[in-house]
Amino acid sequence: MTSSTTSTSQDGLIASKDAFINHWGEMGTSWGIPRSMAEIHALLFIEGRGMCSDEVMDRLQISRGNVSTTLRQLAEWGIVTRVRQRGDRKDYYEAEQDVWTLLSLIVRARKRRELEPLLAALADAKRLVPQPEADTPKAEKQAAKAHLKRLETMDDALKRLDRLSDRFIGREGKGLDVAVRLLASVL
Amino acid sequence: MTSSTTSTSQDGLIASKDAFINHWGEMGTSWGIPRSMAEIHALLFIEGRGMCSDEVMDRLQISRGNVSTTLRQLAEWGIVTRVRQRGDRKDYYEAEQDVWTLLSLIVRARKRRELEPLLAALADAKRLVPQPEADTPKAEKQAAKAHLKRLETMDDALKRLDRLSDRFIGREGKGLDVAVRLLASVL
DNA sequence: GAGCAGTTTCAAATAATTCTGAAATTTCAG
DNA sequence: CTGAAATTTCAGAATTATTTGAAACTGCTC
Repeated sequence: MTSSTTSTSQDGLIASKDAFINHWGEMGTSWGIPRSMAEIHALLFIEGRGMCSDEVMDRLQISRGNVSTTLRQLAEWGIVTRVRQRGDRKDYYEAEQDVWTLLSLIVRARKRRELEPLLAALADAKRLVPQPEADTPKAEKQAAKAHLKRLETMDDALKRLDRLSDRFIGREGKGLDVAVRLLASVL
Repeated sequence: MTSSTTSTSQDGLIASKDAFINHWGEMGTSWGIPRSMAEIHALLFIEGRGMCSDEVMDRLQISRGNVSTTLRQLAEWGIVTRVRQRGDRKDYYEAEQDVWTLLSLIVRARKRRELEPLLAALADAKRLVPQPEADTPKAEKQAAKAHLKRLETMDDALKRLDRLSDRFIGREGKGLDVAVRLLASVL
């Protein structure tokens, strides 16, 4: 009997890992993250060791191209680290193991990709609001004013979130942990 | 010249609204929210008044079915409120105007739909971890232990976020505002 | 209870995203 | 330099998600 057919506690372990990977992938899709990306991340996180692309491919049944692209992207976001081993040409990847650091990295990536462009867009929208002229009817002036106020309210709120995330993203990922503990004790 | 062809400051106002709607829709898609849902919400928010489904359809060029379904869903989440007017059979909808309340409502909806199922899944994954038996090899025991620790770390972090969100979701939507101000002053 | 205004439903069409896999490219040891 | 190993790229395929639109339904008014 080879190890691959031996029934041991490993079976349960694998089942548990698979459950985690599946659900993490599921959650990913509802947050706009491709299933395979979330699954790859989940695998690296739950294995807690460096893995090469072939191992990821085999385990998750994902194509080489997809694995390559996804791993590079995760590395770009800092969620996963590329590690090279002496005398081995392959790249190995390992996932950030500290959950708060992980969440901080995710926040950072999304902030850059999404919050910042939205703030720029809001600035544009504000610029498009017409200046009232001498002959502008009163009703139009009021409408423009009310509209501008809505844009500014939204802008202020998002900017506040932006600045806030800057702060707890800063300190080596521990900021989020601190923030959560603080809020839990005060609120 | 009818009002529909009169060129006034209204044009700029409409352009600004459209810009907001377009970008809000764009942002929605990268967060796993259908573009048309985000657009409908943006329209109601930025108009700041009750609108009926025909008006939404015409303005955004979205099909009747889609508008109906989406409006109902937004109302379910509490982001939008259905309003009926005397002597008018039509339903009107208006969007929550307070940004922090809005964000709280979004957090609440996503928490229910996504965080809670994930917590349940983590509990399942924990249950699947094999109990060590007397004859379990040492290496397997260690692997199971390390794996369980990872699951628990993740579980703890998410549960903390869960409890935290409960708190600032509570206080009539003002909790988020308070939390953000507090953190900004302390962190 | 007939007719109508308004709404909902949902199968099918469309659109958008994700994934694959083979070819091109890079890397590196010898 | 040569060639095997590893990685990357990207056009097209496959899959998923979203949207449409027409029919069914609801409930009001006369």
